[in-house]
Amino acid sequence: MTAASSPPGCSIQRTLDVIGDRWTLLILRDVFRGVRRFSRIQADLGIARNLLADRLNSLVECGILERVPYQDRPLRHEYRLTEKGRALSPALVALMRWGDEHCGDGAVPTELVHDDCDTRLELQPWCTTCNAPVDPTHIRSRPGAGRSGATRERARAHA
Amino acid sequence: MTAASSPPGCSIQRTLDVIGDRWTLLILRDVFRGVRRFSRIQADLGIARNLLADRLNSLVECGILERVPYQDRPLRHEYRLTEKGRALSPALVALMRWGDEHCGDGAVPTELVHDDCDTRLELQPWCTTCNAPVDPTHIRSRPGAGRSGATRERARAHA
DNA sequence: GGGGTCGGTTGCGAATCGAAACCGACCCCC
DNA sequence: GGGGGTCGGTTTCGATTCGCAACCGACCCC
Repeated sequence: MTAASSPPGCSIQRTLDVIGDRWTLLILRDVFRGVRRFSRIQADLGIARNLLADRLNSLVECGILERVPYQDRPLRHEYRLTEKGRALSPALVALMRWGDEHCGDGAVPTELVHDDCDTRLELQPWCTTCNAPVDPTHIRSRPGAGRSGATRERARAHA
Repeated sequence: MTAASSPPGCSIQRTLDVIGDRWTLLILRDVFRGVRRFSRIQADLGIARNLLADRLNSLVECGILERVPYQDRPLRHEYRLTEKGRALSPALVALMRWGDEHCGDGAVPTELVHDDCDTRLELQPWCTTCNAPVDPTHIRSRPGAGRSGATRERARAHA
C-alpha cells in the first residue's frame, strides 16, 4: 500500500469483498425482482448449484439476505432481502443504468421507473445542502474522520 | 431462463460481464482517485501483475479506460477514464456509500464530499419529474420498449 | 558496467469454478 | 406400496482462473 492508497479496509474494498464476485450481484438482482427461491434463481442465472448454495449462505451470513420459510413439510425457505440488502438498491440501479447507457446492444431489457409518475429513474450523487446533483468533477474524496454518523454531523455543521 | 427472468442481455448482466470481477472495480476506484500508472495500481491493490495487465487491457478494449502516454523514451502510458468510464462514478459512489453504512469496522477510511460545500454525498434514485428521491418500494421495473433515449422521451411525455 | 525504474510477460502450483451425478424429504397418483 | 416428480441442496472431478515469483526489454543515472 502506498501513500495514495486507502487503508486496506476502504469501503469499496470491503463492499466488494462481500458482493464483488461474478454472481453475487446477479443473485441480488434476482431477489430484488422477486425471484427468491433456490431453483428459480438457479434456472434464471444458469449458475452452478453448488456455487449458488455457497453464495446464498454467504449472503445470509453477512446479513444481506435472510432465509424465510414458505412451507413446512418439507421445510423450504426462500431468500429475502434484509434492510442491509435493500440498501444496495442504489448501487444496483446505478449499475443497471450504466449498462443501459453504455452496454446497450439494441434493446434495453429492463428499466426502472418511479411508479408514481412513470419517470425513468436517474441516479446521481446528490448534495443535500445544495439540493442539486453533483458533477463528477466536483466530487472530492477525503479520509474519513470517524464513523459515518459523526461524519455526517460534521458535514451538516459545516454547511 | 424462466418467465420471471430478464433476457440474457439484461443491463446488469452486461455490466457485470465487463466490470463484475473481483478486481476491476477496485482498479477503477484507483483510477478515479488519480492512481493511474501500472505499478502504482499494482502496489496499491496488491493485485498480481499479470492480472492487472489483463484487466487494464480489457478495460481499454471496451472503452472504459484509455492509454495516454505520459513520457517518450521509454514510452510509458497511464490509464485515464473515458467518458464511458467516468459514467461509472454513480455506481462506485453507491457501492462506497453502502460499504460505509453497512460494512463499517470502526473507521470510515474514505468519504466523498461535494467540494463546493463540503457536504457528504448522498446517492439515491432521483425522480426528475417529482424532483425528489424515490423510495425503493416505489421503484418499479419494466421491460424496456427500446433504446434509452426514446424511452426517456416517452417517460417525459407521460409525465 | 552496475544498479534502478517501469510496464509488462511467462511458468507453474493452488484455489476456484462449472457440469453432472447423487441425495433426502416430501408430494401425488395408481 | 411402487413409480415418478419437485425442491434444495451436497459431492465429485476435470477445466479454468488466480496468484506468486521470476524474467525481460527499454530506458535512466552514476
